[in-house]
Amino acid sequence: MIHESLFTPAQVGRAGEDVALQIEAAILNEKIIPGEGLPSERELQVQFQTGRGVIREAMRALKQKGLIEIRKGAKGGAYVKQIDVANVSESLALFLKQQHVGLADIAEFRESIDRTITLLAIARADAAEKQQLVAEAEKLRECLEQPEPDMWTLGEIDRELNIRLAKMTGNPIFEWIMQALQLGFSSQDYALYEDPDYRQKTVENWAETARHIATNEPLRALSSIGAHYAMLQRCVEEAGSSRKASAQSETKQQS
Amino acid sequence: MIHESLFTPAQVGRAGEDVALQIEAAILNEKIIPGEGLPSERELQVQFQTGRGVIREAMRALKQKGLIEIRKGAKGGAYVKQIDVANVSESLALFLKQQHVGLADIAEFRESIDRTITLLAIARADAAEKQQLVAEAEKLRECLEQPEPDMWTLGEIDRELNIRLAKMTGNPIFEWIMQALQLGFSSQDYALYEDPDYRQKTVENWAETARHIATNEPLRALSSIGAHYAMLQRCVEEAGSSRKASAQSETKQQS
DNA sequence: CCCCTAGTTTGGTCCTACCATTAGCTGACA
DNA sequence: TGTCAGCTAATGGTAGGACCAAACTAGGGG
Repeated sequence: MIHESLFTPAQVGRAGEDVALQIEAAILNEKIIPGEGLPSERELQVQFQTGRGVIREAMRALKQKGLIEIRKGAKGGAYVKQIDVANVSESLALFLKQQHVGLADIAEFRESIDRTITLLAIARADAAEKQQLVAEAEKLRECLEQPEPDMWTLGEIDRELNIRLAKMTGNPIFEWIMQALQLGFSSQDYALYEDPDYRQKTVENWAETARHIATNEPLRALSSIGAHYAMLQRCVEEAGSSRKASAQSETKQQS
Repeated sequence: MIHESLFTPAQVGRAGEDVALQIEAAILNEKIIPGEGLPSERELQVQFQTGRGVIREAMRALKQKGLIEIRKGAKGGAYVKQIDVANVSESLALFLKQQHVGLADIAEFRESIDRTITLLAIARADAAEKQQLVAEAEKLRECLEQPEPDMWTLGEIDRELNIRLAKMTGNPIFEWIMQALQLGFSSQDYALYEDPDYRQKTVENWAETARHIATNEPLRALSSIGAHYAMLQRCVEEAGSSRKASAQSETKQQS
């Protein structure tokens, strides 16, 4: 539990900020460990010598940052938690939405990340992991050949394939970046999956890429990835010109 | 100004979340344009049929997300603003801090991004931009040769060089990612700059890389970058083994 | 021994009052 | 007439109290 003198009374004017900063510092310096919790709001109110509203606003800010989780009822209160990568993703997605980022720029960035990840995965992952990747890519193909291909399941497996490949680099940052990208642009991805031509080619491309990774052929793997993104670009251009104008304007409005 | 019926009364239980979500949706759908503002807290209190504390907590959350900025006094209130990339950076930095990410992983990621950016910059930037890059790298070298090299200025120019190079890709995402990385790991970067050997070699490496970019020699440029990160890795290893233990433990504690 | 109810803790909401800051206006003075 | 000090109103920031709802705890009854 928390020692009594961990926090000092808040200053006037920016009391809310002050409280939030003090608690945040305590968390980041590991004065408070993830898992167990802060005093109750009424107790903090006394420690900081401030009103309860100030404490509540600080808590809301910390919760928004992903630093704490709040539970109601007895034994409730604020509990320090591990920040989830979803917080970063949400922040990133919000930013990209408001900046009107085009799909082309996003695709280019994803392609560059994919290439790097693929090379690292080939160099570092062991044979078993590579075989698992091939197996999952095959599962994706089987899933498509079902009489009623479930769009959501397809997207989910595609997502898992990307994450699995990123994990194989051995560097967690790539996995996180990939998760952030997936979460941030899931809407666009799903929209593309509506196109049956894109579906078919993507699935086959995944199987091909996985095979080349498993057989340690980096150049062929990169070639597959390049083909995939070239195909994606064609689909985007087609969608932008031929599809109904409402979808286009909506994309413009939201991205 | 805001239409009267934009918001609907908040539900009980999670009124704060509800209010925040409604306003966030209004902002993202561009029902409210960046630059001009929401009604006052007391007005929103009426529109949402809720207490003022709820409104304030929602505002705090939106402010934390970077969606609004709050001004005091008459004509004050919440004004919608363009999300700054610094918000994403802060979120990312917080996450990486709590995950105990090692410098080696970060460096590897940065190296991969640097390579991609360099290739794109060589392919797309015009000669004038490349010449400016060379000039700025020269400025960095001059700055180092001063009798009293200002550490902060050096770091600042280094940062600007990275941003400038990222801009030259023509894809804003690379610029943002670079900014996020810079802001997120500035502390580690500055610590490395304390080493005079690292300083010297980094500055020379920048000049070399810029020259190769200006003369459109991608392979040589990549080679320079590779050399830089190999050198960085040596410095990190040395610092980890020979430097005083307190710095090491502090790094462990904070990263 | 198990289940169910009452009590206690704690976050969630509402309200009211007051303070601090700021923009805009008003009026006196040069 | 122009300018600037001072006043006023609008608005966010803080304080404190009261009550509700949810959730854990313990004690009593089956």
